Amino acid sequence: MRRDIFQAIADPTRRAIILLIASQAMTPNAIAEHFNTTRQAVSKHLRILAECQLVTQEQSGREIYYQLNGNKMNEIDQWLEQFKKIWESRFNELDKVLLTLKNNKK
Amino acid sequence: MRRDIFQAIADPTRRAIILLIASQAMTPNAIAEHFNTTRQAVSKHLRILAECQLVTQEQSGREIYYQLNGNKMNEIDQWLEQFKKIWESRFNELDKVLLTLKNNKK
DNA sequence: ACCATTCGCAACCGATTATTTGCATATATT
DNA sequence: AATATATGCAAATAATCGGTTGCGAATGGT
Repeated sequence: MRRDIFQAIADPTRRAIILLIASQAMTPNAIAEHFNTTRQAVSKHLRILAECQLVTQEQSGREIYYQLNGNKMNEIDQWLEQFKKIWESRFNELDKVLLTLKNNKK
Repeated sequence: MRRDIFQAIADPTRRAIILLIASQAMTPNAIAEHFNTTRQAVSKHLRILAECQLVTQEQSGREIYYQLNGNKMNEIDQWLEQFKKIWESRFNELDKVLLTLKNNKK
């Protein structure tokens, strides 16, 4: 399965789950109580989040606590930085053009 | 169709298109030449990107130049910031616990 | 006027997704 | 030992997605 973090955060429920467990590790049942879906639906979302290593599991008796792997979120940051770099250099090109026009004026 | 920016960047081809036109506005044909897909496939991606206002069109004769709306990318940033805020406050809570333990030791 | 080019739109198809339902397993509680 | 709880796994289904094909409209070149 080609699952990456960008696909993981594409779903609004998964984004909500991420924000929810960012502050505190939670069990599937506890998470499901915050949404209008069944436990199984949440469980599947958690499996997807686990597949791309956004969450890790920690068993405690019969309960499984899901906690966020914050480092993984950096991958989004990295892509954004890549974009910003290109985006800003675009304005630099524009600056060059303006500079050329300015010089031609002289 | 409930299309948001997170769903837009979920597809790797669309992310590549974003990076491609970040530096320079391009026509669908020119964009398609960079990928192994047909023009129509690229056109569909562009339509999705346009639906969530990530790109704007500018017609010039029979050509349509697609240019990136960089401001829209901030929405990703905003969500990331929201997460980081929660994530870091989590460590602050941990700090409090550690501080309490420290004080109890005395 | 004629033809090539650029492009959007709609229909279709195969693959994937999200969700529900049902069942099995393991752990608590009584 | 019997029951309740927490969870994962598998099958079924409806929706969605990415891609292709075919078509028509608008524009530009000859």
